Amino acid sequence: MELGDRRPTLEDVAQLARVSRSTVSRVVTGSPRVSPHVRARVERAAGDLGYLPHAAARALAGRRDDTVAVVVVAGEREFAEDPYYGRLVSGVVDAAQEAGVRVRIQRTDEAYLADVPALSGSARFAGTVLVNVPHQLAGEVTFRDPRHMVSLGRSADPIAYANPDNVAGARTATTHLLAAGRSRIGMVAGPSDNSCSTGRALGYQSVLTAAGLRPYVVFADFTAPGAAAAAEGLLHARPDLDALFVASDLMAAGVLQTLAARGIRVPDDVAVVGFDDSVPARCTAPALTTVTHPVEQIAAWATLTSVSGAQPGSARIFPTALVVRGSST
Amino acid sequence: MELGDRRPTLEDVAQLARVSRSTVSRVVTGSPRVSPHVRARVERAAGDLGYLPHAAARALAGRRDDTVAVVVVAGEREFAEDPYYGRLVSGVVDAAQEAGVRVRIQRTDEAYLADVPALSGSARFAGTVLVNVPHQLAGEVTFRDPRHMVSLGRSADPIAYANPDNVAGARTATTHLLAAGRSRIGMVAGPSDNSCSTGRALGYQSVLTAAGLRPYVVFADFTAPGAAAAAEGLLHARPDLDALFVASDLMAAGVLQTLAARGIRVPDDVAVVGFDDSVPARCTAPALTTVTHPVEQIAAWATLTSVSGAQPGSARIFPTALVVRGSST
DNA sequence: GCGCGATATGGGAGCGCTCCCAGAGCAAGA
DNA sequence: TCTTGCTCTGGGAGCGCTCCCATATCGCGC
Repeated sequence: MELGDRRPTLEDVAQLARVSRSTVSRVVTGSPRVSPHVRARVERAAGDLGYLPHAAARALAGRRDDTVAVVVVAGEREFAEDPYYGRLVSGVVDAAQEAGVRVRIQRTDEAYLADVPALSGSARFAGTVLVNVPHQLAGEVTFRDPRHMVSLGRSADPIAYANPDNVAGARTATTHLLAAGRSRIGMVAGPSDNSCSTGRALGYQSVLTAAGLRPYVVFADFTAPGAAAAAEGLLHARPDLDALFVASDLMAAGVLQTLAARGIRVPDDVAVVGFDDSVPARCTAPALTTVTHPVEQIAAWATLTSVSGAQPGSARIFPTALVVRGSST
Repeated sequence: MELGDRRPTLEDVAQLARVSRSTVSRVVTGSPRVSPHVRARVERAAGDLGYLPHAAARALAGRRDDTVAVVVVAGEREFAEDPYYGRLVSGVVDAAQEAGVRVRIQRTDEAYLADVPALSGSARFAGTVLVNVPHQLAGEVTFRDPRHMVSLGRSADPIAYANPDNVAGARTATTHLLAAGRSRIGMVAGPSDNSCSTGRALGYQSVLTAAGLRPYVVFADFTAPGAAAAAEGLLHARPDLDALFVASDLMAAGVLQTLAARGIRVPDDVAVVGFDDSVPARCTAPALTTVTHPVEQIAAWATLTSVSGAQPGSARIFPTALVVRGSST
C-alpha cells in the first residue's frame, strides 16, 4: 500500500479490503447489495486508511452535485449588518447539514447579477436559493432546472417562492395600532421592488383604507440610516403622526433614533411597530413591538425544497404573529 | 452540433471553433500561448454556446479546488443571532468573490467537530477558515495543508490566526472608564476558552490591577440572555459597581436590560462599555460606548491568506479603537 | 441432481477537464 | 538550402468516481 502523501482513493480501499472498486463504492454510498461480511471488511479498510470520498469526482461521475447555491442580492453593508441575513444563512446552513448537502454562498449587487452564473462555478447544483433576485432577472441565474430553485424575498415568476405572510403581518400590526387608539399612522417601507416590502405596505394600506383613514407610505432601503432619513421626511410632511409602522426592525431602530433626536417620546407621542423580531427589536428602549416570522424556518424550507424539487411557480407562505412590547403601549 | 439538453462542454466549443479541446482550455483558463486570431474565434464559439466550465471536472483534473471552506463552531442560535457572524460571513464572501474562489460554509457544535471532515465533502480546498475551533481540536479538521488554514476567534497552534487586538481594545475601554471617574468596574466576559474573550478579560484585568483596583470578571456565553443572567449574578455579588465592561455588544444589550429591570440608570449609576461596534450598539438607549474592530476586514484577510498560504503559526492582529457613546458619559 | 432466478461481485466505459509531450509551422542565422 | 529555436496547436492519459452490464455464486424446487 504505497500511498505517498496522496489521499486514499476507492481503489486503495478496494485493494486493502481485497474487493473491487465497485464494491467499495457500494459500501460508501450505502447500497444494500453488499453482503454483511464484505461490508464490514470494506468499512474497516476505509477507516484504517482514513478514506473520504472525493466530492468533485463524485459530482463528475454521478452527473450531479451535492451543493446548494445561495445567491443573495443585497448591498455589501446591508448583507453584513441586517440580522435578517444572518438568520437566513443560519437556516440554510443547518437545513443543508440535515439534508447532507453543502452550502455555497454568494452575494451580489443587483447590477452584477448577470455575472452570477460564471462566478458560481456552474456546477449542476442540487438546489439553488435565490434571495431578493428581481423577477425579470431570475432567468439570468437559471443555471439549472427551475424545479430546483426557490426564490425568497421577491417572487420570480417561473420558480417556486417562499415568504412570510407579509400582508397578514402588516394588517395585524396596523390593526394593533388602531386598537391602541392611534389614527394618524404612517409607514416606512422597504424598497418598492421587493415583494416583502410591498406586501407589508399593502397590508398596512388595506387596514387604514378600510378604517376610512389615509395611508401614508415612504420608501427606504432596508437600512437604519435610510429609514432614519425617510422618517425625517415623513415627519416633516406629516408632523401630526401618532404612530409609525416600519417594514423591518433594523429600520425601526433608525426611526427610533430620528424620533429621539426630535424629542418625540415613544410610545407616548408616537407608537412604533417593526417587522422581523430580530435582535435590534430586543435592544431598543423601549423594546419594539414587532411582527415575528420564522426566518430560519423559511430558509430551511427553501433549502430542502430546492433540493427535493418544487412545483415551479408554487408559493409557500409562512405565518406571522404580533409581539407586543413597549414601543406601542 | 447536436447537444440535446446537455450542457456544452469544452469539446463542443472546440468543434464549433474548429480547434482542439486543448486550445479551448487554454483560452478559457487565460493562457497566453494562443494566437489572437484563434482566441477570438474560440471566445465567440464559447459565447454562442453559452459555455461555462464544469467546476467539478476542473477540480478533479486539476487536482485542486477553488473553494474556501468556512467552519464555524457556534451554537445554532448564537450563529443566527450574533451580528458578529453576519459580518464575518459577509467579509469572507466578498473577499472570496474578489479572489475568484467560491465559499462553502458549515456550522457545527463543538461536540460534533470531529464529523466536519466527512461532512465537508473532503475536497482539497483552496483554503479553510476556522472560526472558534478549539485549539486541541484543530487537528481533527485538518483535511488540508495547514499552510492553507487560518483560525479566527481561538488560536489553534499549528496554523495561522487572526484576531482583533483584544487586549489593547479592552485596555482602552477600561482606561476610558477609569478616566470617566469610575473605580468599581466589573466585567462580563465571554466563554473562558475563547481567545477573543480571554484577551479582553486580560486587558481589563491588567488595567485595573495597574491602577491598584480589584478586577471582577464573570463569564457568560456570548448571548444576550446569558450576559443578562451573568450581570444579575455580578450585581448581586457586588452591588456597588459603577461600571461594567462587557465582551460583546450583543451581551451588553442583555446587560442593559438587567440594569433597566433593576432600575439602575445608565450611565449615571453604572457606565457600560461593549465590544464589537455592531448593530445592537447603535440601537440601545443610551447608545453603547464600544470597542470597534474591523470584523469584515479580518474575515477577508483570513480568506485571502488561507488561499495564498500562510506561515503556519503566524498571527495577524488588527487594531481596535474606542467609540464613545452615551452609555459611558 | 439439474436448472432456474435471485443476489453478489468485478471490470469497462466515461463524466469534463488539465497536464504533458509531440509535432507542425515559421523566422532567422549559417 | 538546411538547420536551430522558437511559438502555436493537437491528442493521449488520467484525475476518482458512478453507472451499467457481465459474470460468479448461491439456494431452492422439481
